[in-house]
Amino acid sequence: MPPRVRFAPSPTGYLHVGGARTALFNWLYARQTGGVLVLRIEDTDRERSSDAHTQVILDGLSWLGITWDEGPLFQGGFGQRHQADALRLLEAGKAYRCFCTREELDAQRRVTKGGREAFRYDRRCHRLAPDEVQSRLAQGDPFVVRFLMPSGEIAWEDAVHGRISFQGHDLDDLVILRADGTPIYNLAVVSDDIAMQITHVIRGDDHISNTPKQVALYRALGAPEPVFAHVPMILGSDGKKLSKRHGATAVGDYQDQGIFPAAMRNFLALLGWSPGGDREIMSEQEMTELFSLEGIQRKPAVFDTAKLEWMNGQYLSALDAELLRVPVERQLRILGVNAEGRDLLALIDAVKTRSRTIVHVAEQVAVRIQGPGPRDEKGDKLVAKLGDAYARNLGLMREALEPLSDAEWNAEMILARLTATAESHALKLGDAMQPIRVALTGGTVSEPVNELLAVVGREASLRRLVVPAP
RNA sequence: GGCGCUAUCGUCUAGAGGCCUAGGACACAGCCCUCUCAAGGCUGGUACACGGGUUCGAAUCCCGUUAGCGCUACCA
Repeated sequence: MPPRVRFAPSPTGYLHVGGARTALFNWLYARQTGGVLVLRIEDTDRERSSDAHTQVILDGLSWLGITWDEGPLFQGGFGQRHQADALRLLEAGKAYRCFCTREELDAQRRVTKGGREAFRYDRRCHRLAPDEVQSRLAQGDPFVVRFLMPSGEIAWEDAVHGRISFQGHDLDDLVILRADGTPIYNLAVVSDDIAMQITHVIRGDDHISNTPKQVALYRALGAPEPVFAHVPMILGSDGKKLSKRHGATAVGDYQDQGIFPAAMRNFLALLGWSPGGDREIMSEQEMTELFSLEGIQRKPAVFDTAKLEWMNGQYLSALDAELLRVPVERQLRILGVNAEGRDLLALIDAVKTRSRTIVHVAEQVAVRIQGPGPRDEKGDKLVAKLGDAYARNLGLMREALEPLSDAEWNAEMILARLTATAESHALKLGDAMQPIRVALTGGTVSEPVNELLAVVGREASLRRLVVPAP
């Protein structure tokens, strides 16, 4: 029987590069083994889910060329099955009703807080006498359904980590059904994965601690357990979980920056997976042939934009100029350059091997069309100067900007940090920062300064400075 | 705090006991080429977290320490 895998994002945000990579691994595995990829949208958290987010995720996957065989299925549509499964557990004595209110639970948490034990529900409602349960039910008291976590070892053979083991008594009696009868994540996932006959669960490392709970649920429900493969997280350059502060994290951001889907796919595949040896640039077919769960890395990987751009350049150089024409034309329009009467294909051919993105190709084509042009001499000098300063001071800029929290990410703070860093290093960053300063303080951006911005703005993180995300 | 995961150049990684005075790629530095260029060529520096074992031999196996990360909801 061919494997059945699934990608199960929750539509509470954009398609994050980490999610995209998880989808990619599932896709590669399905393609390689002749299996089936199910796309399931986990929208049980109705507060945070939205149709718009679902669409963005679907678009992102399509852009990356990740196709699914079944779905998209919406978890919200399976509420009845989830409830039925919870009921089965309840009737089998493997789950129980809990009448504790949130306030009572909070109070219990406060008691154990500060102690050396973790908070675990004390099962007081499990000890309720049957007739008391009946009377509270008759009274109409709201209740949730809790899973009675079995004691003893719960272990599984993880396809990337090897054997992972937890003790049942370290795990809480998790709530599986809310007071309104809707399911909680862990139940919904297990119920769905069983119903959809998923054989391999390939997902992020952050789910490792959910897995023993889910394994216990599989056993209680009498269903065979799938193979679990937990892939490592993707981190920002500071070793922290990748977030907006690190620059672009949504797949759509890279689409906007002129990254090719094939390059993104190749890059993402290599983040946490290696075919062994020195292979790096791989076609879709090579990737699917070479892919294996054993080749997945155990440690988290840092997302390196510079390497992504380099890889994009490799794909760009190999692409036929004809395929580049439309996107380059679009980019030229944005730059306000008229390519009428020019042999655009020849121009693209001339610059594509030394470019990294479509944006870069268009910029170089623009220079060739306009020539050295009528720009003023002062501006030229500044451009040259900034080019050098840019490379040299990039590290310093990172140093200046990375400590900023999301809340501090505004023009004033950025400007203050840049200035302070320049001063603390006793370096003449002033010239290099001039265009940024002008842009940030809302001053008039003159023509030469626009050129400077184009140079500086090539670094994604800095582009966000001059063109703040809406 | 508890539980769990992880640990090779700055980064992505190769490496499954001797092939390792640790290889490749990105980045970086220098030189060359060059009307521009983040293209190309050459050269260079930088890594097995630490401490104990096991073994004739350990980056590779075991234990401990340290550090990082994840989870610890009627979120997913």
